[in-house]
Amino acid sequence: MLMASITRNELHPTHVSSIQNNSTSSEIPYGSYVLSVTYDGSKRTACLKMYYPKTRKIFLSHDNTGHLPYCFSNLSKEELEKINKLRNHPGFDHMELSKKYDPLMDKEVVMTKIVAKDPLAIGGRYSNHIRDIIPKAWEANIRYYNCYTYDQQLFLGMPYRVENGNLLLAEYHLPQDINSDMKKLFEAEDETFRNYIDSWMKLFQYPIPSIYRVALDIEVAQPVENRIPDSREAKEKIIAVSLVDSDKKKRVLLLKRPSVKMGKGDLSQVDVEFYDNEKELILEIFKILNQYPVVLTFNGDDFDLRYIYNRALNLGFQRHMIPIELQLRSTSLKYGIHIDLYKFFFNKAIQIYAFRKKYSRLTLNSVAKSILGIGKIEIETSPSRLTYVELVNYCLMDSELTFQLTTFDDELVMKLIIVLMRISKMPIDDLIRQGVSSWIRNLMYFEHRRLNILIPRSEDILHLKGQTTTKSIIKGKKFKGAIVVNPKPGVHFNIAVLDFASLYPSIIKIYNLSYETILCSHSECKLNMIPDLPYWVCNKRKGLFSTIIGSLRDIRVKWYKKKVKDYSLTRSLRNLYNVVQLTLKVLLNASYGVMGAENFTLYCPPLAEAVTGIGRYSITKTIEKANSLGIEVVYGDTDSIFLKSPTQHQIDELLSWSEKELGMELEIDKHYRYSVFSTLKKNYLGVYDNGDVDIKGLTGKKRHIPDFLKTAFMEMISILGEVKSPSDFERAKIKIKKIIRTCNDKLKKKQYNLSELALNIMISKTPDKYVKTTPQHVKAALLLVNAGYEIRPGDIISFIKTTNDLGVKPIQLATIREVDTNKYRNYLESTFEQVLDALSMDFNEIMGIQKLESFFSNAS
DNA sequence: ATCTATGGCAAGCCGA
DNA sequence: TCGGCTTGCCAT
Repeated sequence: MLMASITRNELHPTHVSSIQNNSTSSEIPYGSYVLSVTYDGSKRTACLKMYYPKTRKIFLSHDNTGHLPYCFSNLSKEELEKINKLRNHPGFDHMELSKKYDPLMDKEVVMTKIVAKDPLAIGGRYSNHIRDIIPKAWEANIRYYNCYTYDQQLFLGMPYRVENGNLLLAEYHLPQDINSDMKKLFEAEDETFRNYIDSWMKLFQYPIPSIYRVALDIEVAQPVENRIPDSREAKEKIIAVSLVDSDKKKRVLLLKRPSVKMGKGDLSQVDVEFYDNEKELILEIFKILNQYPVVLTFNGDDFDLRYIYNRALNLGFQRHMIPIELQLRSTSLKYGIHIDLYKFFFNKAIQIYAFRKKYSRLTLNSVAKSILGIGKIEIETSPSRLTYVELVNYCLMDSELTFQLTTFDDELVMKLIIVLMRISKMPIDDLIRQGVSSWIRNLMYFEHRRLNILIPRSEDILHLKGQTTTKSIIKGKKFKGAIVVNPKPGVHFNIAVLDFASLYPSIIKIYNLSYETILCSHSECKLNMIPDLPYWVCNKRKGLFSTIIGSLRDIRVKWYKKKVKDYSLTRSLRNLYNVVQLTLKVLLNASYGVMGAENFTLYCPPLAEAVTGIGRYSITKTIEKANSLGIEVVYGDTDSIFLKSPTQHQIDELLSWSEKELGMELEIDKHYRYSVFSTLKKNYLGVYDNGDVDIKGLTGKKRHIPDFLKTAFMEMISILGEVKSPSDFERAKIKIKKIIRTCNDKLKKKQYNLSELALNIMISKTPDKYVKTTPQHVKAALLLVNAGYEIRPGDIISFIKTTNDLGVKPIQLATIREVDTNKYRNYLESTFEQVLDALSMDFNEIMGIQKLESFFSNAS
């Protein structure tokens, strides 16, 4: 409905036509990429933002979404009667009957569509009327309309062209070699599956445009230090704005202030502009915001753009003059698109799967440092006290880093965003601000609509499929998860680690798992049981979820992952393939999780349970098989097993057994020269053949422990990396002893400074919200609050263990004299013991010998 | 108008 | 003093 109603004449850029000076045509040109669709619910209009790479402009189309209907499934005769009487209602236009497939019942249902004359009638008195006469049906489908691809199947992030006033997806054919690859790889699959493969490939292989964009950062006068300016009040002046764009143009706009000195330094790389008053400065910002299709910020939703908006209001601007729109939690632009990179990098799935947890703190500085390797300039005072030159450099650094976050690795982040748009069918604005569950929900809804399948309500799924039957090991969880094998403590040489290539998605594919196929309504299927669980799976119909996740998995594992390693391809092509591979990884890893999340609209507990259940079954069987082949399994977790000195033949046997018996691809993931296990699960260390060391779960690596411990621990690690054979251990052990001793010595002599001693723990709520207990970092945070600091959720509290009665003090308030050396010695002990144990070394013994030695050295 | 899941460890809090 | 519970961080 949305797209069909767009005609040539309606495609006019509205209030921004003046700034599109080089485009006289009002139609959307061939190859314009759809970046965003937003709906204004109250006005029943949609705003389409399309980007045309050639002119680097955005085209806006404000489109009437027309007569939004209500759809109800399976109304009774009486209800239909009542609706017929509605025909006299002034809001009523017409009624249509159509058919949809109900996946839960596996049958066709009749849909009743009621269309209102006046779109505004919906949500008003007319809708109340409908609710009154068909209360049951009212619940049916309202959620149906909240999706961005209503009715028309619009591909976000894809190029369109205009033909006869309609938007059409630009044609694109897969290259012949890819086509034949696909044919070869998937010839065993059925037609539906192959069709999915084909359409995914098209989505991923379409060209990805480079988007013209600017990064923006503002500085605000700061009368009180340690106090973050409030973007809601916007009381202080905006003193500087920095901009970095795709043309590498750097600009800094400065507010003239009488007391500020110019200062010294080189500014030849920057265009610096002075403004006599703030209003002019803000006008210039507005001009810029209307000039770029994409504006990047780091935390602009909450700060920069919000501040500019409110500041503008304070200075007497009218709302319609401001090219910014405030939402509750986000800030958008009237012309272009605002990407708040903070929100994107905040996304857990992105952090873990796309960036392998490279950054541990969510500040521009930390993210930039760990991803780009560049840090920010630290300033001692508030920006207000800087000279102009200092201010320019300081402010510019922020937007430069922000910009670079989207350019490193051949524009990895921008490409990631576009590929995600294409899979999830979501506009940028929402995509970067919402979590992975929304992405998957949207993707699933899109497929339902495309195939004319009724989107079920959560209540219906829950009612039909029921709750879980297994008990979790951890208290308070909903169902049983994965198996972790008890490790065999000690040092093991020659370890091969095998794992299943994306275990859970494989299970979803192979066992045909989907909310509609598990516990399906056919009695014949009840024999098709899932191992060790009281659930059966349909063998009459292919599950939608299963096909979608399965095809995505196969594409990633069988094609993209392989192509990334194909060095005959160009670097940029491999890079592109890597982007797709990463994107799929993010989605696939979340695919099982969402099914077990209450908030997910297709929440289906037995499904999630079946996935982990089959997972447990698979790894258990594999371990049994390994043992029967005479291989010793030293450890295993969820989808991996660690084998001690297996022969190539044994491995081959195991791999082919898995392929044949389980239908799953078991692979060699990595090989350790040796590994060190303690008695603890999820705690080990593995040394690769090249000497690199994998550290898993050990305390010495965790984010919150003091730096002095981390450094000492890493010293030990590098020594372990040098060990090549059992005989090397003796020398290594001596070196390790030395490390621990010197560390202890330095502790005693108080040679570490406060920042090396500080524990760094994130506070996840505001301090007053901790009611059940008051952990130490919260105690420290409260001291900070008393001292006038502002503490927000997500802040990292750095504190020292001290001898005062609280036991802690924040680093800002502590002195070296108060340090509780005993406590730190205990940390030293527990951190190292995890490894020492396995090396059959003893911490106290090391310390004991130390006493003797120092006795001798003192005596001599 | 949102926030994938469970398993496991260390440390500390706090009531019994 | 003990043990259950809370918190944060990590593995998969």
